[in-house]
Amino acid sequence: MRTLQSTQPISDLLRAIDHPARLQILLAIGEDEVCVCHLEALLGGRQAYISQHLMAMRKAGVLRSRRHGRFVFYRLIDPRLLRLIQLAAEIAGVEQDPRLATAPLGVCKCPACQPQTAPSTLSFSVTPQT
Amino acid sequence: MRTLQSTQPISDLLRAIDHPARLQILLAIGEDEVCVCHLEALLGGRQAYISQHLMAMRKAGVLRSRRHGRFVFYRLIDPRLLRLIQLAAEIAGVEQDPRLATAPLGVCKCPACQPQTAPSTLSFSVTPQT
DNA sequence: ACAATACATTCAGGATATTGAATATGAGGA
DNA sequence: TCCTCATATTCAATATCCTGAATGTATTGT
Repeated sequence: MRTLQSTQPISDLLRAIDHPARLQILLAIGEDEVCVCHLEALLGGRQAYISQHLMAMRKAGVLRSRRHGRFVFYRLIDPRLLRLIQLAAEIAGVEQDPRLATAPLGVCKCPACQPQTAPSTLSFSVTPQT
Repeated sequence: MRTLQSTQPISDLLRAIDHPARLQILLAIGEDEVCVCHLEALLGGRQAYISQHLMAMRKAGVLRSRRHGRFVFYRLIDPRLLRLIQLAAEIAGVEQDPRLATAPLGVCKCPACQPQTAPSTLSFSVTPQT
């Protein structure tokens, strides 16, 4: 099959996220930076299962992770992915707002979830990068 | 894994199109209605191979087909798919214009490709549907 | 140092997807 | 009707992905 243009990178990107669990994870992360315990509490999956999907998306260049003490926080490398998922949802006829899936604070015990540590937004006080 | 919202239809849509050959096909079709011989001539794959991908995307509700004589023409059910692919290309760092992949006329012998039958646009004269 | 917590990794099986080969179908022309 | 062209479908082998189980690693608290 002749290659008219490189659809391979597009395919790689879509394949990295086209799993239902991965879409859930991406929507749960949203524009924020959330820890794995959040995703566990929110999605209810086993830890290793979520971690495997996180690892796959990290390797694919979709997510990046940052360690803060015992917790590891994930965020989207390119938040336009949310627009892509939203558009795919519209085309697929899913009318729900993807942001319904974002994690509320307080579902786990990480510093970002403690109300006194997280005033109003997710700009919780993190120690400066070492 | 708890299901916060139905990511399954989104996953189904993405999986139907996330193959490199299928992306090529979708980009080659574009906003037009093209016959299989076009895709064969343009992509250079074996006929059965292309037909299999067409069939898969038809079953997934991505493409619809229309027979005209000996030729079968395909078009996208939802042209927003092109926007989705374009967005995915941008996120993946592919800068090419997807429309570069659209089929020029004259690559095959279908009525849509004959200049005298196809004046300027793709609105070639088709016999009214029976 | 030891235990506990939070997360990562490896491995293996089963499930699913890809793709070539062969063949079938449907339409038009001689 | 028979042949050819254009496309569809089935089948099987291979490859890839998914997912659970088990275990490993990094960090904090005592």
